Amino acid sequence: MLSNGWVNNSTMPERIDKDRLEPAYAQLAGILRRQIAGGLYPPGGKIPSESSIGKQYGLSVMTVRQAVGVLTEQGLLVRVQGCGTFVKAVTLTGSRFGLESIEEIFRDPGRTRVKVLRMSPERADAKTAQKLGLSEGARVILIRRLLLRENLPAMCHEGRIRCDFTRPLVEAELEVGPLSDLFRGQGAGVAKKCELTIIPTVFDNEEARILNQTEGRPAFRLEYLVYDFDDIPFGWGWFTAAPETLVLRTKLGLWDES
Amino acid sequence: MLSNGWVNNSTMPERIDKDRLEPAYAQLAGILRRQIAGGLYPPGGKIPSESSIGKQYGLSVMTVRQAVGVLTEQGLLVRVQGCGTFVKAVTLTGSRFGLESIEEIFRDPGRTRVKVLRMSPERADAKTAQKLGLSEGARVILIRRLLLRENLPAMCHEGRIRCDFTRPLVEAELEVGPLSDLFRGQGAGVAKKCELTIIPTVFDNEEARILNQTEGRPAFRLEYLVYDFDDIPFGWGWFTAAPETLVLRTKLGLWDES
DNA sequence: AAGTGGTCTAGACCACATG
DNA sequence: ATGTGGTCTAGACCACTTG
Repeated sequence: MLSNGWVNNSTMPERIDKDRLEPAYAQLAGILRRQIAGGLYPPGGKIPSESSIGKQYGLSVMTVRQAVGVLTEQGLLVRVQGCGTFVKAVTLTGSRFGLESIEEIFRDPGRTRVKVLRMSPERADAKTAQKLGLSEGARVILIRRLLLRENLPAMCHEGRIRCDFTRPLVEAELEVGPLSDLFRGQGAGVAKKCELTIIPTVFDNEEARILNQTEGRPAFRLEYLVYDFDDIPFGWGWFTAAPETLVLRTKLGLWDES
Repeated sequence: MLSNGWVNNSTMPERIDKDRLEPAYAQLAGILRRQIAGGLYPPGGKIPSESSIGKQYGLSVMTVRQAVGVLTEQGLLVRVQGCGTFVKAVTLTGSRFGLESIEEIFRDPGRTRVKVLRMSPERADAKTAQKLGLSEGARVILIRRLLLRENLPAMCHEGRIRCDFTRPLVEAELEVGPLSDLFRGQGAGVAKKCELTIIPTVFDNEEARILNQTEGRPAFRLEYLVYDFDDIPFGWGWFTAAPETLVLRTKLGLWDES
């Protein structure tokens, strides 16, 4: 890396091509990303000020800010007011994990089936009462489902919902549709908010049988608690999935072209 | 909710107060959030166009865009070009999980200790060879560490790094510092990129002993593979933590004031 | 005091979707 | 054709950090 800003002596300093389809801010974000990857700005180092970048590339400050914002959202840069913008070192705690691996299950309803294994009224046990804000022994509805992808068992589900006939929620929730809506977000949505927790577990006897797995094998449990638009919890439960079904993987730092 | 835009007949329509410290875009984001929470714009519904919002509140389009951008990043809105901006239904797959719960372990070096249990040269087994791009039997260094918070065992670590004395990486990695740097990002950083995977597991005999846990109890394994600035993998390994240490929890949708 | 990022304006043109 | 979001400008002032 030379001090004049060239990545090496065989490449020209890049410019913004306003005739290209790619917007200027995206081009600039790519340039900055390559400069960081090339070592021009090392981790912990400061990049030039936004106004000077704007002058250098013939862009207005707002456009430069948009480019820097892209890299900041990706966790590559950190802005410090009054001080500058710095290249962020790769940190494990900067990582974010999503549920893309199971989103695929719900994308194409044709390839996915939901089989209701059980649906029955029940009395709330201590944990359900606490979760749903009910008194112990209150009426709830228990649902157990099996989710199949390409006719192969993928996840199983156990949930309990309020038994409150003043709302249409219960009726709707009994259907197969709302379950995939919770994942795809196609429908209007009955949930205002939701809390999600991922917990390590092992397949119990029944789960192993249903999912064609081995009892005692490590698995993920995805536990949820959903609230309606009156801020009242109306359902909780969990999905159980094998590690190859629910993949929690993420990439940090400077990977190619992303 | 009345059709004139009031949330109810006891509240005035909100305005932007430019004398307040809170920037206009943040105030507007809060207004829109409350309007959505109040049911003015239901899930799947369309909010007014950015230009009309700008006129209504006396703000320029760019400022409105910033407010809408905040709520879009939070997953509450979806922008569709040429079509409008819509209220997004709560979806489980829209969730993102972070490692904030273990970040705390590394925040204050005074309350955290790293104890090296073992550090020895080794020959790469098949998996290590594959991960680090070495041939089987190549020299690597095995490290086992115990991480303590407030003198209580919190996580254990097992890792293998390249034994390549042409780089200073190895020397640095042997120190205690770089480990917490990987979490805190304080130092300059030796990693260009990193791949992270969370896997469900159970404590084995040794982990249980070290962490004062029960053998066979479900736990998380946080596996990593780090690359240097030449895009060469130089280390891989994993951390093992109990579910109460590594908490994967997130909130979706309209929670109060966030 | 000077430099930095943070916010904001009042326009403009473009790409895209819909009727 | 109209309306939408997407991009962009050329300034401006503010809050903050540092020397």
